[in-house]
Amino acid sequence: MAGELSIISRSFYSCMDAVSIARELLGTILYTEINPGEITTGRIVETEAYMAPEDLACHARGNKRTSRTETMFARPGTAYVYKCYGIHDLFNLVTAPENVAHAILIRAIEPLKGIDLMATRRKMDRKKVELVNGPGKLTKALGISTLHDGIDLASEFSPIQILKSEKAPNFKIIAGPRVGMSHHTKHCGHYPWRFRISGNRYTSLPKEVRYEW
DNA sequence: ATAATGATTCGCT
DNA sequence: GCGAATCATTATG
Repeated sequence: MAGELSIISRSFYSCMDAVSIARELLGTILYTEINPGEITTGRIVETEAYMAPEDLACHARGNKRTSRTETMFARPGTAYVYKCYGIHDLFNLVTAPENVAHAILIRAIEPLKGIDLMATRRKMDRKKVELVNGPGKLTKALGISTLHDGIDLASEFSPIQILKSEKAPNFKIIAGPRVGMSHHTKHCGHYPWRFRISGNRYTSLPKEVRYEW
């Protein structure tokens, strides 16, 4: 059980386009209980949207269906976890109705519960922002791996869940270009589809600010 | 069957 | 700042 905070329902993940959901997810809580009692939670502070078929930066660009991208076509609220550079497991939430391959990459969190466990998993001091300020870092800290690819995030029985949370009074979002775009993504690499909570120390510094809300 | 590549991270200079 | 680490996935032969 996730405790006092309520889980975000499946309908949320298809009620808007992925870019809007990427913004709405900022401030919500990423919860994991990988093994019984091993609870870790963090506030989502940085996200990126990917939207097939037009988005060339998306794995499912052109609605390409492969054994890996198949998960992106699953029902909304599904976890898409894949291996990057052979080393890091990156965590995404599938959005949009089934057979529409949209997803949100979680890029950074602010640690809340189970920080000692995160530090143990990361072999790092619990106070460092480097504990969780990157997509491959936070999955390791929270115990998320490719074993969780395809699981349902909208179930109370899942080891990974997304929970509602009140936004801070001074809550503000900053948008900018996505990171890690290779040359073949062309103009898509410049879309301002990366979002972070303004002023939060657990996000990386802005390279280029495009819009603010 | 083989080869290229990446939504990254870390350690060293 | 730069380059290595490291392997699943993908395309191609």
